[in-house]
Amino acid sequence: MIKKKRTTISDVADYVGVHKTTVSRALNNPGRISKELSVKIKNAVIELNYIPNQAARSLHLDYSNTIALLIPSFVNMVFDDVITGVKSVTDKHGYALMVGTSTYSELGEETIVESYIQQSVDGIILTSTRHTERTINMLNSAGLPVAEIMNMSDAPFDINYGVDQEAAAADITRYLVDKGHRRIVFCSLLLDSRATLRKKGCQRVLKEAGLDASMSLYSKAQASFQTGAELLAQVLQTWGLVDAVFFVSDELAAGAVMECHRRGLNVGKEISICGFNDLEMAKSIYPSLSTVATPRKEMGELAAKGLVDLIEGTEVIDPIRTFPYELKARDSA
Amino acid sequence: MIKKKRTTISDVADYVGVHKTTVSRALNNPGRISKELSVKIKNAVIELNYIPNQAARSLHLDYSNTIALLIPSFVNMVFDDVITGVKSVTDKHGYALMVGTSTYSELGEETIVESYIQQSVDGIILTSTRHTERTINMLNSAGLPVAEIMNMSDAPFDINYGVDQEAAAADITRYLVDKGHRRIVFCSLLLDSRATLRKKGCQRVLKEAGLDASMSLYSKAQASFQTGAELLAQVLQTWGLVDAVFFVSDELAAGAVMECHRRGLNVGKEISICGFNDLEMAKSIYPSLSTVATPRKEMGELAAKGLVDLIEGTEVIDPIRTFPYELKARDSA
DNA sequence: TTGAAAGCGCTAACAC
DNA sequence: GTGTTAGCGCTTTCAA
Repeated sequence: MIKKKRTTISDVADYVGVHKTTVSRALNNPGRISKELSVKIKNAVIELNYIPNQAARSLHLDYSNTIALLIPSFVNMVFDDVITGVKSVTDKHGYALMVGTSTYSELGEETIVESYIQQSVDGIILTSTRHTERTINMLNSAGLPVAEIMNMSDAPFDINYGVDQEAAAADITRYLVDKGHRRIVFCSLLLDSRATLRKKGCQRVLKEAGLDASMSLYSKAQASFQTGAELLAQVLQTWGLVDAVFFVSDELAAGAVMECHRRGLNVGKEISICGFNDLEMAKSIYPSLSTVATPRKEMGELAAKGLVDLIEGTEVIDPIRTFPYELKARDSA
Repeated sequence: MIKKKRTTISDVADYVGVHKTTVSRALNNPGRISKELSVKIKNAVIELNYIPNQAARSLHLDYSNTIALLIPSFVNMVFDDVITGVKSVTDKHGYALMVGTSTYSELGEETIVESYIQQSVDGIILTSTRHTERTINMLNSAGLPVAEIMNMSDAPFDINYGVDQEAAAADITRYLVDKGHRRIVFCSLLLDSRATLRKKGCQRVLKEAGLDASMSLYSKAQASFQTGAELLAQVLQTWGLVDAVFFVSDELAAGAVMECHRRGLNVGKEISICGFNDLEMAKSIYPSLSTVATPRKEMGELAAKGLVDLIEGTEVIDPIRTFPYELKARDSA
């Protein structure tokens, strides 16, 4: 591929017969340019397909009007709402949004954080609170505001909006216990920080109730209906018909519900299933899924807004804040 | 937020007591630097948390080692596979991946394409084949390779890998007709280019079979279980118990299946439902969903690989190619 | 093996 | 209202 040279501001200037400064002003500061020249320049820009070189721009300006959002994976519907929330705010305030994935690894996060800092993003939103030492160092010395969302962090950066994952898991477990369930299984994917906290909350309540807290199962696969179905099959095979299964995510729970259909098990009567996150489909599957709703969109919005404020020099009130969750008692449990 | 100044290559040079040229070389071209100096410099880089400024770098080099992928929306599982495929290739070849959304609008696409060109990305993958004139102009004069995937384009750029959407929809409709279904409804979201083609394929087959091709319903909402459930309710209300419903996406179809459960309708016997795309959950819901599988991951991989080749000056064989789809006959229809 | 100088494209400070 | 100049941080000749 032969690289055609891009049109530069000088090309436009030459074409119109003015100095490049004038072109720059016509584009960024049109007040100070004569009407007719301004029009001439703008026509030339269109005619020559001039697109400013952002690298040159941010090199000079020392900002890029870009906010970065780092999520563990695109293949996880939980983060859809976060993206939606963040994007609505960045759009509104004229920031470009860059979304990247850590592939659920602290080293993956490190790589992307480095790449974001290299690109001079103005702020970063992380959806994890566990980082490598180098990630922390880079972020601290990069001189840009950092927000962490989803969980509460032990050592937050500038902004931290999270949900008490352990308490939420405890609450839904207690809901199961109060319903009279005794043999309750905890099912998870490989334990990331959030899953670990949920497990802790679940097991604490089980122990407090004098129940067996040792029934738990993990899958190395990714969050999917299929994985949920497989986990349910494994539960039944291992412990027989238990009273209830708490899955750390709605995809898994939904897949388990489907597997129950397949086996002719009446979900909500013969066996109770609950999930976590309250994804869109949770209320729509049959039977509807009991789960815990977390304000992911709001956390995304507020984190983005907070970063914009910090970038633009405004103070952020309450930058470290625990957000409420809501138990959604539906038909599956 | 007071912006701390980032460590620059000159800071590192001063710290070690050499010229910045030497630092640059130690980092990018270590062969030409004495061993001990090299070590000293690398230690200083770590100590000072030096992260190269990508803007300055690409300003000089005129490339950024970045490939951009544009999808309509993050809230659509169809593109998860595309992202996965693209990312595996960009990772492998040392390119950063930027993912952005057009929010299903040609103007949205235009905005993001402009922003990508501004950022000097080295190549762009589009998941749509309809663009504004300005988008086309910008891409043509930007001097970077462009790939379009998912559909076949009438006027492709450098690479185009797609599935014949119309033929695929025709095939699954024919499958329904051959099963003996007579009253078949087409349900879609607002018609983007792919939905339009699928509708065409569906209606063509219905007409050829002498059936009523006028039963179709559209929702302005987004692809979701909920929307699918609502559409099914509307279908039943409008036409009573029809024989089959073809949804343009699996999310909708899955939501419709759930709504049937809710109403005590036996899916696959009393009413047939099919979807499109073969999302992961299609085979896992109950009853399993009949649908059409498209090689989205493969198209993403090959498009990314093709761009890398073009960027690096290798030829791409067969850059315009129609990919096969596969009818997945399962239990829902 | 290392240093000096030039320049990538852009904008802001300073002339006129 | 418009042009001149300098410099953002980096890499790459060219010289030493």
